[in-house]
Amino acid sequence: MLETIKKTLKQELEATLSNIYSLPLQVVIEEPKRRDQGDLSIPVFVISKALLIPLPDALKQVISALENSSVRPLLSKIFTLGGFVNLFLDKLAIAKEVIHQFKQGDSIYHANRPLSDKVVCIDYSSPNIAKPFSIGHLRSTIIGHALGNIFEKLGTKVVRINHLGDFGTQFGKTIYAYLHFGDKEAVSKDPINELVKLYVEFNERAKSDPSLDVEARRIFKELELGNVEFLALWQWMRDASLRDYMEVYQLLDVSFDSYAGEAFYNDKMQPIIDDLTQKGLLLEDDGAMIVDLGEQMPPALIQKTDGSTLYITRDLAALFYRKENYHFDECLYVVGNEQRLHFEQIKAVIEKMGYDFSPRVKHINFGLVLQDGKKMSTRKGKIVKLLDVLTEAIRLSLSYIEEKNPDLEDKERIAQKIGVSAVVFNDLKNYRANDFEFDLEGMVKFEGQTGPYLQYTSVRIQSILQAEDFEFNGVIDVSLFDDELYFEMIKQISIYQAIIQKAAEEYAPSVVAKYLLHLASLFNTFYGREKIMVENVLEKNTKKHLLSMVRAILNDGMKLLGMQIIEKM
RNA sequence: GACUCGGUAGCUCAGCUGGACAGAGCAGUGGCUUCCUAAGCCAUUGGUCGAAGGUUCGAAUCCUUUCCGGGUCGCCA
Repeated sequence: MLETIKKTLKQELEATLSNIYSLPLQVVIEEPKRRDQGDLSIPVFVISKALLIPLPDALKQVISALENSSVRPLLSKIFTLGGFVNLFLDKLAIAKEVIHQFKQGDSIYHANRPLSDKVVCIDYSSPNIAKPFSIGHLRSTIIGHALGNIFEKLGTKVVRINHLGDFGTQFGKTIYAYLHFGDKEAVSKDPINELVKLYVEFNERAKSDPSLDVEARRIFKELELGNVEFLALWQWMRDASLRDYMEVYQLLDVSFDSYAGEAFYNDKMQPIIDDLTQKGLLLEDDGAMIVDLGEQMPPALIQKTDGSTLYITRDLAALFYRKENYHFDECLYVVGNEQRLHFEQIKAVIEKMGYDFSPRVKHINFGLVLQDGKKMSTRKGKIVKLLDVLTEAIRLSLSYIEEKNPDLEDKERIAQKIGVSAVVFNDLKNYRANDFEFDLEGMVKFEGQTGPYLQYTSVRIQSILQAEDFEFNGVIDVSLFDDELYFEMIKQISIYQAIIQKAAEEYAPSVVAKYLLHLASLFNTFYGREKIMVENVLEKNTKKHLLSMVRAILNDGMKLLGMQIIEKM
């Protein structure tokens, strides 16, 4: 609603004024920070400069255009303030309109109708087999899942792909370690943890004995060619890992359309290599095959000296496979900052090959989780296991419940939802590309700008609404919305759709997260100030209706972020 | 060294396609539970927006330089 008004004003002002002066014009409509400056604001400096007229004339023209605007009935006051023209909205008219639209389901559900036939592939989570599910992959999982939800909300078809890291030289290393110094009994008991120990030990030993790396590459090369013994080991590791990951996915309530990992593309790389060769792009350098990408970028290494392939080779194959099978409009990769160069190279390679879809391939980068200010590294054994973090969060939320509401039914289940959502929200509330220091306490905090705060707010509203039978009859006391706080809530409700849109445009779930915090905080202020179960039925119904709108949006937003909705806590 | 991302309150961060006196949460301080869950609310302390120049009527926001930190830089993924 608010967004519609802004858009309309912008278009009308631009049309009217640029028509009068026959000059192109871009009008900016802002929201002033201070309440007494109005609801909307138009900096006229800009207009006066663009139209080459003195400021006073520009002010006059803007005001007269506003007076004749089609949304004039929704404006209560238009006035100048310095070089700005500011205006107040007609609170009652807006409130009436927003409530009406909401009743039609527009504010929340409108966006649910298919609005496009766009297809977006999202490559996320993608843990590395034979390693524990790490915090880094948690970030990818949470961000990717939330983005998928946001796009679906906007009517986009989303293909969720878990591009498992299930191939590559690392398996040569792990297999070597397992065969040469692995304790087979220990491994079969606790595969992932033991395998990662072996992997770390391998890297340790390889430091003083480089022949190990050579041997590992040989094993991978054979694996790639189909060595039965290695293949069986590999399959077993993959299965064991996947079982572990499923536990995490179940807790997070995420699922995928495809688990085609790197190994899946083992037989799909040759056509790419042929294509590159045919186009004369594949050059030999130091015995390896590369694609030269010019001055700005290091070359892309496509084939190793021994002919075996690399990450980028399989990623290229995956990209073409997705292009052919999903016909994506966009292919997103939710992968950490440190792989920036990798994706720039992929894009550069497909451009060199003469394909035009590189702009539709996007690296949705996210910040590293640091430990002591440095990147964590599996190779060096520095690793934080996600399951431990989630378990801790659940344990803490259970102790919170014991303290606050010991009689609550179904405590364990609710503690799980609170704990997991706390971790999810903690990740999404900040802009994704920021690095952050690993901080367990921060991840499981329950006060302030946190997941539990949102859940708590929703639960509070729920318990008020449930206090008595309530059937909204559509009759409200609009005059209440003359109040600043009521009106601010109405404004926020009215921009929910625009918020989702913005989150999608910026690939930034944090936009939704910040918005929900603000909305929740408004309600809590309201709750502290207003008695809701008042005698006056009309007033009570109006308040309850306002709250039900807030709750509907909170719940909808939390679901988008991949959080869990609860009724009681 | 090259490229790249970041440096805003004690801490975690928003604001960054230039706009009006720089905003939240946490921590600190002082209040609020006969009445819908205090995982809350209210009030309050706290900032020369890393530094220096520049562009502009106007800069946290754009440009240049510089300092500090992270990341990446052919046979890992």
